Order: sequence, then structure tokens, then C-alpha cells
Amino acid sequence: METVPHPAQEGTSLSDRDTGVTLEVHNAPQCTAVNDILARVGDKWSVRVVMGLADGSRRFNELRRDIPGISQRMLTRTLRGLERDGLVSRTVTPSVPPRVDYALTALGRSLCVPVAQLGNWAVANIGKVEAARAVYDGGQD
Amino acid sequence: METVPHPAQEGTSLSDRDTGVTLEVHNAPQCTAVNDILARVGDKWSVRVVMGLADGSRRFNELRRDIPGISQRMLTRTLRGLERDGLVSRTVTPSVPPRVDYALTALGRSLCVPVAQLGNWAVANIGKVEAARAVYDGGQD
DNA sequence: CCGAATCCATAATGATACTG
DNA sequence: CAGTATCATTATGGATTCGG
Repeated sequence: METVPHPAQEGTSLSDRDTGVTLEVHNAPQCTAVNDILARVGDKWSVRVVMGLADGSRRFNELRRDIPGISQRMLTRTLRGLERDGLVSRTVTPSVPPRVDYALTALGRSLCVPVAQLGNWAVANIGKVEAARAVYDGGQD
Repeated sequence: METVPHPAQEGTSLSDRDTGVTLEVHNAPQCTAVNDILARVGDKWSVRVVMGLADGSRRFNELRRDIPGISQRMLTRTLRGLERDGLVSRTVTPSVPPRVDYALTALGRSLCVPVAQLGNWAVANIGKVEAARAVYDGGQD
């Protein structure tokens, strides 16, 4: 019955039959890289912060006002994480009061491209996902 | 969607100056949708599971063998989550012993496209990210 | 074989108060 | 203004055990 043996996972084929897009990632340590990036970008606030910086630099509290619901602590932590990963730059102007500006780096802007594509998928399909959830949750009792 | 034409419309501009890709998401409730999807796909195992199903359906323990390190509990939970979101289908054959097959749905396969693109970015840029981390961590003392 | 149930450790997030 | 420090709460992941 096993008419579809695994190709011993040598290559690719993530959706190539559908779109010609190929992911050369499969079982390699690259999986770790993907997951690593996904984990950074998949946390609760990173994408919101990146979006807040998409059209230019922002000061800390500007950003905070742009992202309703974020706590001071989480904004700090998220910015630090993005800065550590080289996605966001932090510029301190030692004035009184202090001024700190955040902006996307070139790497950060380049990440925006695939994130935006995933975002477009999300916007286009969130309805289907929510419908599926409603069906699943409803049929569960 | 391949090679989005330059809509050149409302003010959004997430990286349009770089690539012509536009994200119409900015401050809208759509942000929530993006984050929602990102959270699903950003957890520790979802992408690995989806990859494991990319080239065809798999039984529970096949999948488990294909994903080194995943616990039974997390495989179950991840599959349930993906199933709830309509990304994976679950087919039970009531034999003895029972047989359960998992496969990507059409929605799940369509998600693979932007995820693969993000994956390609990750593979291409993980080196830069890790270098940035080394610099940041080193300069922190 | 597939999975639920239970228990536990750790990490992520949030609320609040304080500081240069 | 732009953080840090502390504490409480919740989410996530893993190990083990049990059941259909």
C-alpha cells in the first residue's frame, strides 16, 4: 500500500507543484534557521514593531503610541531583540530629555518583503482560518 | 501571488521602495490577522510538521520519525492546532490497530508558498542575523 | 498505533513602581 | 523620555503514565 515512499528527503518540493516556488529547506540544519527566524517574527509584538518602523524612524514613545496594548517592558524587550538580530538600529541622542530613535536596518527592510507576503496571505485567508476554527470548536463538544 | 504589480496606491509602503511588494496592512485590525497567522506558524513545531506533510500524507508515527526531537504530546497538539485552523486534514481508518493519516489541505498548501519565501529569506540571511547577534552579545559586556 | 491525562520546568507577557 | 526592577500570571514544551 505504500505507493508513495518518501524520496528519502533529499530535496525541496514544498509546494513546487503548485507555484514553482521551491524551498530548499527540508531536514537540514536550515530547518533550524527557518524556525529561528520564524520564532523571532512570530512572537507577540515583533511584527507590530517592524510595521511601526516601516515608513521611517520613530522614537520610543511614538512607537508605543502607535502600538496599542504594548507595555513599556515588552516594547523595550522586542526592540532589543530586533536590534540584537540586526533588524533594527537604535540611535541615542544624549540630550535632556534623552532622545532615542529606532529604525529598520537594510536587513530589517529586506525581511519586510517575505513578511509582507505572509501578511498578505494572512489578510486574504484569515476568514477561512477563522471559519475553520469555528467549525472545529463547534463540532468539538 | 507571484510578482505583484506596483499598485502605487494608498500610503503604506512596507518596502515598496525596495521591491514593489506592498503590504496593505498597517494599523488596521488586519495587523491582528497577520500576527495571528504568524503566531500559529511561529511556534516551535508547526513549520516542521507542515514540511513533513509537504510531499504527501503521513501517519502519526511516520511524522514523528520524520521530526527528530518532537514529543508525542507536541506532535498531537501541533497537529490539532493545524487541523483547527483548516491547514491540515485528519483521516481516521477504524482498523485494528487504528490508522490516522494527516495531510495538508488546499489552504495549508497555499500557506506553504509565503512560508517557503520566508524560509528562503531565513536561509539566505541567517548568517547575517547570527553575526549581528555575536556582535551585540560581544559588545554588551 | 494513536492519543489523552497528569505533572512539572521554564519562558513569555503583563502590571506596577522606580530612576537618570 | 526612555528605560530598569520586581512580582504575578499565563503560555509553552517535555516526561511519564494510562487507555481504546
